[in-house]
Amino acid sequence: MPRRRSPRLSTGEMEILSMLWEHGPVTLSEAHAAMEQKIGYTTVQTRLNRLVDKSLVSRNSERPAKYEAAIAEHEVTAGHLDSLLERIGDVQVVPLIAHLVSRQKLTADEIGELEALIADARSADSGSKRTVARKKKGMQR
Amino acid sequence: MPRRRSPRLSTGEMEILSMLWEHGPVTLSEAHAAMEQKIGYTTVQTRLNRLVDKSLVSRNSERPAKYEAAIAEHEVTAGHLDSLLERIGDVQVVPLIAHLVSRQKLTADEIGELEALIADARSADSGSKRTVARKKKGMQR
DNA sequence: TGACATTTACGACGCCTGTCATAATATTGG
DNA sequence: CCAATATTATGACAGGCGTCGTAAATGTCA
Repeated sequence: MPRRRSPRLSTGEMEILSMLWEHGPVTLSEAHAAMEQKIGYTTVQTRLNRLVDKSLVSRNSERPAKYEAAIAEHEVTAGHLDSLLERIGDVQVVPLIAHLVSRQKLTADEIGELEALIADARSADSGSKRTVARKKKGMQR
Repeated sequence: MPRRRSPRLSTGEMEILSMLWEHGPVTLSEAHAAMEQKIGYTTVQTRLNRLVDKSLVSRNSERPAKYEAAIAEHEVTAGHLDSLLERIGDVQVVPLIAHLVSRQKLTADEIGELEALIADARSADSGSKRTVARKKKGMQR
């Protein structure tokens, strides 16, 4: 029973996972190369193996063993977001999203997707238009 | 005052800060009470003091000293989001937002605000393509 | 003022994570 | 087959964090 709950990952673990998501299955030396000499060879090894211990990364039995992420990117991001929201509590989603979209330029495609998302949300919201408590507290300034 | 960049906080630190954001300045015993006996008194004390050491919480000199968050909620949430995006890369922002909006029901007002946000983003997107060039932030070594 | 209560200071312990060195083992070119 | 190289296994160490216990200082009240 794969009770894989989105785990909380450290930024270091995220760094490794990101690398694995970008470059597919890689050997240790490839992984090290992908990390761009930021950290030592055995450091990558250790981090990778610890992730294997946690079943977040798999390692096959080929001779130069290949490491591969065992958890999807969206699972992790969702997990992080969840933990963030849990901790913060009733955070205002809108300011958060505002921060997200202002942080970077979005492509027209992405904007289109977002519009679709909002449209969905609106249709799902059908009817419940009562109590819109004003709880904005100024995101900026 | 020194402009502090959004720091990376552990979930435990977030837990304390959340408590402080909710209940204003509190004494240690009030803080402990607010934590709902989940953890020991001195544990709260230690965690609070460590946050003070980091200048994320301030403690005044009243006799039963009062602790108060020294960093705003939006700074932290934005900071967390930023670090998350740094790790993941900017590409996945749409699924991320999808998760955000699906996670909780939005009010009609909020949906309206989001629409305005998207509209702004679209107008700001005057033909420029987001470059995925990621700057490497050389750690050590 | 002396005893009891509250508040604060210190210090300890264990786990996790980042960092790596070194040793052991397997692969491979000659 | 052997030595050089590549790969993998171990072990170490430090700093951060969550968890407290205990001691010291301070406040309170009869």
